[in-house]
Amino acid sequence: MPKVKDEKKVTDIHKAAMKLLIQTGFAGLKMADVAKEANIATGTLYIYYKSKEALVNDVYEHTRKEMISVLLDSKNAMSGDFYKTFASMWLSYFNYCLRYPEKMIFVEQFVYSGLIDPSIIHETEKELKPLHQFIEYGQEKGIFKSLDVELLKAQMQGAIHETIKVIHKQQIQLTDPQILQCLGMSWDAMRRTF
Amino acid sequence: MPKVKDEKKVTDIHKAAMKLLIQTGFAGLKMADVAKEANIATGTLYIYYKSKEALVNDVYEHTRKEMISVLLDSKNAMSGDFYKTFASMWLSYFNYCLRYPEKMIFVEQFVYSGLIDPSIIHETEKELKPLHQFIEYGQEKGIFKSLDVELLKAQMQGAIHETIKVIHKQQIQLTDPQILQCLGMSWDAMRRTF
DNA sequence: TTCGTAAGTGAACAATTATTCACCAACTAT
DNA sequence: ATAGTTGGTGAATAATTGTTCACTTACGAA
Repeated sequence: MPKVKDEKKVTDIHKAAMKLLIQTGFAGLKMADVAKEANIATGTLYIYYKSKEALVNDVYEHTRKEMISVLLDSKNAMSGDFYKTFASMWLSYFNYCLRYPEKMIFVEQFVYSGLIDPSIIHETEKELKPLHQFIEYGQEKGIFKSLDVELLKAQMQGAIHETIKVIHKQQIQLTDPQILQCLGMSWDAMRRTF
Repeated sequence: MPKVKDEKKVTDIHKAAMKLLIQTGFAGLKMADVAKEANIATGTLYIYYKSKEALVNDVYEHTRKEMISVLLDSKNAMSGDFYKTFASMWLSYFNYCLRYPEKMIFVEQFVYSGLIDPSIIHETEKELKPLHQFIEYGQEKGIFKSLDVELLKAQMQGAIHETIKVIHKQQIQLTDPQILQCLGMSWDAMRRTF
């Protein structure tokens, strides 16, 4: 048997590519730079990936799945009280984005880059169905405002992402009470008013 | 006197560059493609701009100024009632983004691209001071929640941008009442609760 | 009408960068 | 031990693409 592929390298490559991707975007990404950042030779990249495109798609796919499972796992772990479930989802997603802002920024940019395979868009929608249903459930219960679920989702997700980006850009340090206030804003935005 | 530069060409170039920029980002933008999209020769671009970088920076600078003035002009036009002023600003910004989603998407991506001159970031902050003060005024009056103004701004701007992006991506057609409901969500998010 | 000037052109050139490849190194089964 | 197989290397190659330039065209002043 031969020398065997090193799984750690895949992680290193992902990390390196992500770091550079958010600085430069797909077209600005240089394979030589990825290799240098991951401490391997340029040619080695082509043992793990057929092309630059394949590399970036794998990074995207991997990150996308991770983000979706962060969102849904905390929903499944929690049951009973509607607000608690909402808060649990919101917080785990927010904290994940706070810990890995590069990942969030990368995924967000990639989604609107036009490089994405339409089948992946469809796949994402299917995987986010539970979130969609959760929001609809909140509407049926009269807790959330009645309007297109996409608009409610956009309100929540947009606010979270932009908040993380501001924090990341301006190097702000958030306290726990501040995080809860942000959660409160999302909740107030979506909550039905009388 | 010689043949004279055509002002319309500058607009054409901006339009073309913007369209391609949001598809590809700075590094993916090809001067030949911009020229083709603007129906001019590649070389002509270099009569109007010294380099690709200069072109993109001009597009950014132009668009940034336009967006800021949309935001602030409607604020200045309105006076008196706090909510009305807020609604007026919110609506004119939202409608502008709705009409020119490419511009909004481009500016948003460019801000986080790392290509931007730090002095421009500083300039933008200075120009957005009135908005900042408006929000602080709302806080002093006890209308808005008391937390870091950046977080309130992020909440509003993030939600607007994400909403526009969803609409643009999914080709949703918004009715006026739906737009007002989105405004309502921003207002509820920022409003102090008792 | 003619001349001078600057815009406009697009093929050629120069730089940049993805990908390949001839070679080396590590590992394992025999 | 060693032969055979696959990972790993980085300089060489092939593409791609920003920029230039020799030339043409349009315009306005004289």
